Amino acid sequence: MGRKKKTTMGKQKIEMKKLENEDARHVCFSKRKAGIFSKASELATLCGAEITIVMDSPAGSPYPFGSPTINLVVDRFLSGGLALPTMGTQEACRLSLVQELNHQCMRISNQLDAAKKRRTMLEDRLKALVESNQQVRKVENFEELNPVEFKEMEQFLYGLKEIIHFNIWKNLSGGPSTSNSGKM
Amino acid sequence: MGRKKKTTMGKQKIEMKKLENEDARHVCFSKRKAGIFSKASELATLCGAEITIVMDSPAGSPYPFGSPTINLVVDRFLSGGLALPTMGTQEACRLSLVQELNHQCMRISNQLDAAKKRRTMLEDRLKALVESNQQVRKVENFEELNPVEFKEMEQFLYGLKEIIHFNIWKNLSGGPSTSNSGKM
DNA sequence: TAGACTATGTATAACCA
DNA sequence: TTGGTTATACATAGTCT
Repeated sequence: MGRKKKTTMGKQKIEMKKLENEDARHVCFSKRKAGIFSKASELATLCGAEITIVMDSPAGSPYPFGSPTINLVVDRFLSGGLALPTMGTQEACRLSLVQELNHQCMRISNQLDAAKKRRTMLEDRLKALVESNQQVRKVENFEELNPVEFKEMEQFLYGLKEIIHFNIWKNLSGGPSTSNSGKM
Repeated sequence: MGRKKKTTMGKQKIEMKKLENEDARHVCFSKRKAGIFSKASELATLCGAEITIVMDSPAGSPYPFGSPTINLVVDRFLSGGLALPTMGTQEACRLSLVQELNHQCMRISNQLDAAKKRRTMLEDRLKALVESNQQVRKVENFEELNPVEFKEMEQFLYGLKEIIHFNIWKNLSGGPSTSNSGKM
């Protein structure tokens, strides 16, 4: 009826720079995060795309998102070795991880050469990793790590990182596009 | 001036289900992907958040996005062990990976207990992995993998996955929220 | 901290080049 | 495939609960 509407300012244009006010920053993150997750969900539905997102809030808390499943974030990391390259979202959605692996088993004969190379590389890297890890293990207390020993730990982590890096970006380096804001 | 404007239909509401037409699907993916990446970039700037996204196009091509750097997708996988939890985007942007590690070194004394547990766990898992890997290595030709041997390879991959899984989701399980559309 | 509200800014469906 | 246009649907900044 004749209910008087309260009128507010409505959306204003804002400058694209870091919000100085901490509360505003948190609110903005929370709202926009929801918006992006929503958009991502829509895109996954409309186009059958697989999407994984991880956001760190300004406070440092991680917020993961995955469609069709949140485990895709992890699954992709192994898919480099034994992928089912053109499998659509709908099918993947219906298959458990184990079933997917069985599926891959059936398709592997088409990827033998690449798989062999990757496997050898993984094994070599893993062995090198374990050797450096042996050195690190001599240190009993983390508190006592001196700069040199920390360097070893660093090397260990770098090695692990290389394995992961290898699995993720192998297929991406020749991919269609690479977006990032900021340095590589 | 009196220029007659061509009038189009403008944006129409669409039903939220998979687009049947393949061309429309590709166009939609391309445009919405750009939109989401743009939104993600804005969020990173406004809130100093760290964001990583990987999208698989309907055709199966991966499109990665990272802000402040695309390498964050990889970096997070190690950050579980030696994180710099509240470091903002702006600062991270200016630091190389090596500098970041040094930074972490300085802050590590605040995280000793958790770090020790994680390190032990990683080492145990890695050792178990290598043992199972030894078995796998007995197979000289990938072509000859029988179901049992493939099972071993599968175990090896699962083990690797667990390490990764552990690093990613350790902090998330108790985290503030977990979003996904579809099954876990 | 999380949910409404509303006016406005922005993304995007349809169409064309 | 990418880019431009228009009209509309949708997201969201500011504000109050």
